[in-house]
Amino acid sequence: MALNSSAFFVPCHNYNQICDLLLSSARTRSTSKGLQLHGYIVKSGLSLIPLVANNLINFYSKSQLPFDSRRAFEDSPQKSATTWSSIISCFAQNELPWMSLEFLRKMMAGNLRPDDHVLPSATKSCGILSRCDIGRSVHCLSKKTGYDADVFVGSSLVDMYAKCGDIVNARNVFDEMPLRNVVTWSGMMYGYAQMGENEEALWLFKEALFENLAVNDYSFSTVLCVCANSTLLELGRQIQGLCVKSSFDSSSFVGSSLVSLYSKCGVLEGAYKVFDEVPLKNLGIWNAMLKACAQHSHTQEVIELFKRMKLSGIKPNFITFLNLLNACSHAGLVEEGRYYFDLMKKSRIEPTDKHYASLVDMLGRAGKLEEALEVITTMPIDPTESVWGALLTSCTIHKNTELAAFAADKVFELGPVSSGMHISLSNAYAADGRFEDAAKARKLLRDRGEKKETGLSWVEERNKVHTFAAGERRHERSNEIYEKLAELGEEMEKAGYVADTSFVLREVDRDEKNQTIRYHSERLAIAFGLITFPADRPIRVMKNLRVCGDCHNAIKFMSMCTGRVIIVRDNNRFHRFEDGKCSCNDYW
DNA sequence: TTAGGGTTAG
Repeated sequence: MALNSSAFFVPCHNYNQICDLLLSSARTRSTSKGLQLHGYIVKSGLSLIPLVANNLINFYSKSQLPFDSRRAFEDSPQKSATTWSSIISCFAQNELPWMSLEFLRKMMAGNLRPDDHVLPSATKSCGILSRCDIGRSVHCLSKKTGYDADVFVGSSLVDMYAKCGDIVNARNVFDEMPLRNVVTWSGMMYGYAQMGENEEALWLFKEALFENLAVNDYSFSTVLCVCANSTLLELGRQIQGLCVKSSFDSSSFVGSSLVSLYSKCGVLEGAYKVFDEVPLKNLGIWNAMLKACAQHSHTQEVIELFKRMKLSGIKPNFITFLNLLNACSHAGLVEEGRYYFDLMKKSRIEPTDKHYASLVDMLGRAGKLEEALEVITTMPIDPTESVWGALLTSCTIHKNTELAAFAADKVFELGPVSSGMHISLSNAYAADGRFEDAAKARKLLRDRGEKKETGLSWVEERNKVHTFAAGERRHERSNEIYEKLAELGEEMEKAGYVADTSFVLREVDRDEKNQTIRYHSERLAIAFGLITFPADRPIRVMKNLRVCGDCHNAIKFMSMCTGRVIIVRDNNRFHRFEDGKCSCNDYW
């Protein structure tokens, strides 16, 4: 008998066929057909057959109805290891990790030994919960039962340790496995990427290729993410070539990593091209593209993209709204930002501290300091360092020293703060005439043995990254770089550039303060680009800290005097300088 | 194949 849809309504006594139908209902997401089948199964007494009962559990699990799955489990007449395995995996896959572990306990209390199907699900649950301690017990259990040599069990353990941030144990399991596959390797790469150990992740990828492992979309999206985070554009492009060759470039996961790679490396056109070419776009790739446009001040495109995204039936999540809010805040679009914030709440997405920080940043930068403060005092969750920090930054921009000092007090009340924040705190107190507090803020930083992050800028040339710090002369082409800057400096002055040295006294960190403002790291990196790259190639510079106001002005003159496009990424967005103008419209 | 492990966007 053919398994067509009419078969659902025809009485059928072949339980193997019923099982097939349940499975196909789950696969095609035809929940209603599955429910009809369940009714028929109960009526005809087929639910007493263990195989049918197990299939029901699996059907509900795949249909994302874990509690119906549980009911089917309870109704099941004979609970074999397979039955337990089905329900434990159901909870692990349907966001009920605790229940999954509870059922593992129940299974063992009934003197049933967990097998090679149960252990990976239980391990996965520990990973979801970030509970390394429970994970270790499951690991021990795997060893005791001898299943630790199984490639599924081992891979799930690698992933669990990686998710818990225990990279040492992840690597130990990885090294001890007698047999590894692409899942094991991808999991290990992901672990390194999570910990920011980018070089290790890249090494592992290289080793995998060397071992002729058939890498896939999972491996590609992870390794491309590493390239994006290290702004390794050329390597990323080479890996993209491998994706194209193996047809994994059509995956939306690989696509979102590629969009992020191009965006983070300053090549917005590249991000657009990847985005347009991915046939089926998931939420991740829409968010990646929204973020790319927001970072590059393509605000109108952000708004248009969001409309297109909704038209294509994709539901926005909290990341989508964070991107929208950041885009509005970067461009000073207060009304639009407010609209998206309300829309988010209407969509029943709870704003996080990051959303509030973005809202405060948007209002504060636009000079609406009182409103920004009101947002903080009325928000339903506790304001974090980033929220008060956004107000503090805005107060500094608008020279409201009193409110800045108040915000600084609030940040201090929260306890230990990040190292970058100390300088802002100290500056805020100093500006308000509270010099003792200013000294205290700096002293706290010193006492904790922390140093402010050194300002660094870097440029990628072929497969090499050239890094510069303010005023240093360690680069092999330093003489030419400084000559270029001197020569360009004269041209810039003729064009009307006047150095604003007030930035040396304010907001610039100590390491850079000792250097003359002319030799901030980004200027060295740009000069290197000028003497190295062909005239038609944009100069892309990455910086770990914010660009100072004088450099921002100077780079505008640089772009005008040289006729070059200069793209600078500071710690959170891009500035594209062309013909003496910047894409941020001086609002940053 | 009645049941198991891994990825993107922040």
